Amino acid sequence: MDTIDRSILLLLQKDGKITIKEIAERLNLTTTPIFERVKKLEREGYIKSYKAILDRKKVGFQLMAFCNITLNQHQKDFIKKFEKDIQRFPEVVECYHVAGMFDYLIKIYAEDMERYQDFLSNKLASLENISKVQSSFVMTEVKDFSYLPIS
Amino acid sequence: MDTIDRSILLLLQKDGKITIKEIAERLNLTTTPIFERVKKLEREGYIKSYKAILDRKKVGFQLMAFCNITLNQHQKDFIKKFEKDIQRFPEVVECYHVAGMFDYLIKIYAEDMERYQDFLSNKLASLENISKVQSSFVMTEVKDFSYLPIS
DNA sequence: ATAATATAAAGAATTTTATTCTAAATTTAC
DNA sequence: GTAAATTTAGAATAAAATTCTTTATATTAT
Repeated sequence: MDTIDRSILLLLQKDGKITIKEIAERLNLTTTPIFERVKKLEREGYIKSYKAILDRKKVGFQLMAFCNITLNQHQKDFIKKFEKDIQRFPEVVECYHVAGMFDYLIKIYAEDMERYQDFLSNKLASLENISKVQSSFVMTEVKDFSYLPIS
Repeated sequence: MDTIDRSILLLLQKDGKITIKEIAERLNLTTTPIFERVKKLEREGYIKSYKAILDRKKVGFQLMAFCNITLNQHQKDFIKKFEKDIQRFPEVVECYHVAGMFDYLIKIYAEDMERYQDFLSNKLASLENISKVQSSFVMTEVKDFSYLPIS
């Protein structure tokens, strides 16, 4: 991992479709070294994957929300069970076990409020071991980088 | 937007590097219709961009945290000012204006705790208008899809 | 400091993929 | 049911990825 690799990563996370040729031109190299560096970065796991980033609203998810979840029981088995269950819900696009004022933070995508309510009432609430759920609805996405501030 | 388009989006958000040819094979079509559908989905904004997804820890960000932020003043000008300021910090990779128990939820990437503290004390705290900040540190990333549950 | 070695890059050649074009097929509207 | 519009197939072309060989650069040991 040197400066060139970092530059490559920076370019790729901004535009996953940038060509080897264009990276090469920007970094004043030929395609071969760039090609091999990219492959190495993929092989060694610096690049986990490539994805198309979709427009959430356009594909039908009008509603985005976060839930702060507090559990009743915190023993390992209960934790494992909860984590396994929560992953199954397609509405849950992210889930983090956190240290702070609550136990889990989850990000939810839903078509509309009705679907969100359905998720809360019929899916999330049906899990045992949940003590408290606190919802926050996203009004504005002020910043959504989805790329790391590599320098 | 028909079933074929949705299938294409599903494939592309799981693997942004999938070839037109392979999509075509999977959907029992030839490359031309797939090519044109993809271009249309890009043109019409269903696909916002393509990105390489990096391994956060491997590229040096050991620490991920969320902050719940409450403002003092909620008039439009204050809101705009805060949103403009918060976007400038490279540590802030996501920022949402939410309706709930607090005003903003931000996601932070930092090299380590020291850098995080530096962000909190010297950068975030220096903004006027902040009433309360509550940090949650991510211990485990239970789920991180970064793709939408298109059905 | 220099020679030997290892690593990285250049340049050309090849393979694969994306892109374009024309014609045929399918769907849609009336 | 027919005409128009849309979609797809198939072939041809252009561009990109990938491989290979040679050259240059950097690293290490002496």
